[in-house]
Amino acid sequence: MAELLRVQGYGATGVKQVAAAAQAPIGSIYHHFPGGKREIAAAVLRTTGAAYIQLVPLLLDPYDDLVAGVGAFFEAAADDMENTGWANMCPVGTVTGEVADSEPGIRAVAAEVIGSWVDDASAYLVGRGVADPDARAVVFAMLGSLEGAFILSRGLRSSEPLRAAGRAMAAYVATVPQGAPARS
Amino acid sequence: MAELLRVQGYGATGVKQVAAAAQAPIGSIYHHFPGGKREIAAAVLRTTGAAYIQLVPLLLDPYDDLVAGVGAFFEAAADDMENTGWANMCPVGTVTGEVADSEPGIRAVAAEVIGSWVDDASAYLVGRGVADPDARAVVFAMLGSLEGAFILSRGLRSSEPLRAAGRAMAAYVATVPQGAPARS
DNA sequence: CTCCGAATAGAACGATCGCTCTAGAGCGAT
DNA sequence: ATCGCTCTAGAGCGATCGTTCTATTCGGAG
Repeated sequence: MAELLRVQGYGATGVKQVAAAAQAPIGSIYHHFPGGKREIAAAVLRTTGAAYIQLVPLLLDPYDDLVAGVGAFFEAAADDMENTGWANMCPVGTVTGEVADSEPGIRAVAAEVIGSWVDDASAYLVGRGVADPDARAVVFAMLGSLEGAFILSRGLRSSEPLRAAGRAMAAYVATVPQGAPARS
Repeated sequence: MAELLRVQGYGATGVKQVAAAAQAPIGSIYHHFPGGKREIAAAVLRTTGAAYIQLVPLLLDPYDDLVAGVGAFFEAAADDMENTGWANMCPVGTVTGEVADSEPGIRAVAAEVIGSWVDDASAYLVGRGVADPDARAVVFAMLGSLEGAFILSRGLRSSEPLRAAGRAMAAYVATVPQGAPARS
C-alpha cells in the first residue's frame, strides 16, 4: 500500500500491515505478489512515481513566470507538511535512502522511477524555454533539494528548510538562461 | 558504531553487529548504554554531528571566493561517493529520514544536531560577509540540497545529482548579497 | 589478602517479521 | 454434475532482533 510505505518507510511497514490495510488476507497478497514484500514495494514505487510526475505540470502551468512557479511549488509542499503534521511526503526518496545499499532490486526500481522523473520534468522545462542540458541539471537540483528539505523538515518539525530551499531554487532558476516558451 | 550506522542505517544495523565490530560482548554494550540501541544511535549522531561541522571551515577556508568554495564542497562530496562505491555519506540525514516518524527520541537528537549545524555554519557564513538572516537560509538550502543529492546519487549510482546540486547552490550563493568578510 | 563494585561474557527469552503451507470457496467450461 | 483453476483465508514455521539474565573476571581501596 502506497500510503503506508510513504509515511512509514520500507522497513517499518510489515506485509501483515498492508494486508490488513487492504482488507485482504496474507495469502491473497502473496498470490498477487509472489515476489513478496520486495515486489509490493517495487509496484508502489512505480505507481506513485507515475502519479507524482503529473504534479509538475499541474503545479507549474498556472505560473507564466517559471521562477514564481518554482517558489510556489516548494511553498505548497511546505504547507502540506505543516498541515499533515510533518508526514513523509515522498515514498521514493525515503525508500531509496533506506534500502539503496541493502536491496539492489528495489534500488534499481527507484532509479528507474527517478530517471523517468528527470526525463519528463526536464522535457517540461525545455518546453518552457530552458535550454536542454541546463534543464536536466535544474531538475536534478530541484529534486535533490526537495528530497533533502523533506528530511530536514521532518527531522526539525519545521517548514523552514523547505521554504529556504524554495527561495534558493527560485533564485537559482532565475540565473539559468531561458528562451521563449515553445508554443503548445 | 558510527561507520555501521552511516553505511547501513538504523534499522539495518543490529546491536550484535556493533558489538562484534567493537570487539565487545553484548553485555558490555548494554552496560555502557543502558538505553540500548536508541542510546547508541543518539551517541553516534551527536559525535558525528560534532565531527562533521568541522568540515565546513576546513573545506571552505581555502577558497577566498565563497561561490567557488561551495562548488568545490559538492565536488569533493561527489568524488568521495564515487570512490567509495556510492556509500552513504551522512548518518544524520539517513537516520533522520528513517526514524523521524517512529522514534521520537532519536528524531529529537537529530534535530539538535541539525540545529547546531545550522547555527555554526551560518555563523561561519556571517563571518565571511553574508548578512545574518540570509546566512541561515543559505545553510538550510545547502544542507537540504546536499542530503537530497546524497539520496539521489546513491539511488542512481551516479554523481550527476550531486554535481548538479553543487552548480545550483554555487549559482544561488552568488545571488545573495555579500559584504566584506569580517576580519579574523 | 579481602572485598566489592565495575566491566566482561554470552546463553537464552520473548516478540516480531517475512514467508510457506494447507484447506476451502467461488465460478466458468465441458 | 463435475472438473479445474483462480483466489481467499489464516495458522504456523523458521529466522532474526533487541533485550535480559546470570555468571565470571578484573582491579583498586582498605
